[in-house]
Amino acid sequence: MLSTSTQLPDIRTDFPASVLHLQNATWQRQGKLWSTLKELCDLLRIHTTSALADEEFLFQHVQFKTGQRIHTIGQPFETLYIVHSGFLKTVAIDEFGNEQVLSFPMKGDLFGVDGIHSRRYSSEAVALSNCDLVLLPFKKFTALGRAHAELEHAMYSVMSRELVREQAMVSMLGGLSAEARVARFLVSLSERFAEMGYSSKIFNLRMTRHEIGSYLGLTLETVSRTLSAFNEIGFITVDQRSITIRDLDALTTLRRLPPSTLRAKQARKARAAAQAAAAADVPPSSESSSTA
Amino acid sequence: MLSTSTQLPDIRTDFPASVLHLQNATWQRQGKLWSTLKELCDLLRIHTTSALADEEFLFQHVQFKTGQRIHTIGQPFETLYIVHSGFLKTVAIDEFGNEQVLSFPMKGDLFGVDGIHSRRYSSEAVALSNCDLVLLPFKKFTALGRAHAELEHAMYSVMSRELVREQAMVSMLGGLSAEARVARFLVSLSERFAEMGYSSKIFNLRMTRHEIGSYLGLTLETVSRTLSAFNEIGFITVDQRSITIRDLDALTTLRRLPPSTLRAKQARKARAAAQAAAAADVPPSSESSSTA
DNA sequence: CGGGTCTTTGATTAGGTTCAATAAGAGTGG
DNA sequence: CCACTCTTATTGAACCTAATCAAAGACCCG
Repeated sequence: MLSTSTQLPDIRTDFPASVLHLQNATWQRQGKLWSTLKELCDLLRIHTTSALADEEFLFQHVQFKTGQRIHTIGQPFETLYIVHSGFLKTVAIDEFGNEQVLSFPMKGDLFGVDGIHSRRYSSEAVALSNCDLVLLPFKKFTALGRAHAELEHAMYSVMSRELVREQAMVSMLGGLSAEARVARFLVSLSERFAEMGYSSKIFNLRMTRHEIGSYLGLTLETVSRTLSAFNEIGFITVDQRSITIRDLDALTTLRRLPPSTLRAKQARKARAAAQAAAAADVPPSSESSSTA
Repeated sequence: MLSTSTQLPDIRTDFPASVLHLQNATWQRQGKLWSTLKELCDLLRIHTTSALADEEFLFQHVQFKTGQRIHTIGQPFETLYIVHSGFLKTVAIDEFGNEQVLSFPMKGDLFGVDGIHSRRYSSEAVALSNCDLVLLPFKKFTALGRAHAELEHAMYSVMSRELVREQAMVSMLGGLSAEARVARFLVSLSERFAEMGYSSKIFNLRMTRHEIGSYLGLTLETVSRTLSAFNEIGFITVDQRSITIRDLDALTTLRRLPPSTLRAKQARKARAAAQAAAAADVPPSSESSSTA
């Protein structure tokens, strides 16, 4: 339902390089072809001043069909990607072929950032639906930062946001039960859909149980069972890929099942110790006595 | 409780609050006080050209004692930190007080990056030993990037590196057994110590079992037991905080115990599907036919 | 319609957590 | 300097969550 606009008839594009197949004139019917800087910033949810409106440069779009690989691990890095429409997954593959889903980029998300450091992508990105992506060559990216100081900050900000997201992921994997993970996953999907202007209550999963499991550090069976359980309790209604959120609050509230005693104790201690040691430290701007 | 000599009423510098207590004269004996840009780059393992040698600006150092908090969650962000010496931990605390260790920064590591996005730190950093940190005010950071194009790239690179590290963390938490996690942890510590010029074979852990467990998504008991087990087998010798690596190779090789069939199958499938769909896609620079 | 993929559900097992008790250090104050 | 306390570490036993193994039903696409 979400990807209707991306539906493209029988256009055969078997061009090798992602950039190359753009040359084909027939592609131009589907999807957007160019975006202005302003449009790009809006997409990325960056607050811009009017100063950028005059920027002439246009950013090229590329279309990918379901299942196509946008980039692979080890491939030389030269561009970042921003999702204009569609759904993808990024996957890490360790030294012996074990896949791990790292994220599910969708509208407004940036990916490819992991390639900057080593000049090669360290993950692979695959389209889960037909996708329309904006190309953001890294050269352009840095040049823009230099040209517009406010943009530079925005770029660091976007990268920082990614980092925070990853940290949240680590927290989740490290501390939450299977149920809590699946619940959070559903909630965040719901929020994401809302942001994009779709229904936050009724939506279709674009990924398989297996992919969800990989993302959450669970097996596909556990994911399936947990969804069924939520269905039983009435938190959601689930039928294959279609999800209806029935009790968002319950899902949001669902915390670790295996919790409390030790964790709470430790938390208290740690704070006390830190405070004692840091006797004369930075006055915490907030949260000074939240250990009640 | 904060009533000690924290308040230095009249010293109004433009230094961040955390530096204030440094004004205390007794502190000035220990540690370096200022670093040049060149020194900073070396510390961060950034390859620089000579062009930077003339940069006059000096970066201030700050010392923290064991247990002191460098920054807390929610505190307004204004500076990044680079570890010159010492050991720290960064911790996330979720909505109900559960702590999760995110990293153990040590010499050459950058932290505080998570504050850029929301302009507030989203994690807290605590010194695990006496530390000497270089302050890198974010303003300076961006200004430097604008002044030296090569530095700008380096900065994106450092942030990208952090992101890759987090991704590796997610992979580990998502896919590895307790034994494998502890093994990898030891190996990476070993490597890290080697980089810093210490012994890679014999070292002391700077963190508690509990902190290791939190970092690895395990309980402190499991960490302790696993170390004991490694000790039994002869992979390491462990006595309290002191570790001796006896069979690095065994530790490095130790992969998931619960592996193979499903994962392998899935991996094959995924690749096949992707390749089929992407029939004529970007020619992978490497790994084109690694699925044998 | 048939083969392949994806999903659901059940039975069983095992890895890791939880609870509990002891020991070993580290710091403190009399 | 030693007793006392607090934190940290080790180890055991019972329990439980989630993984594994297995099988059948649902969906999709050619």
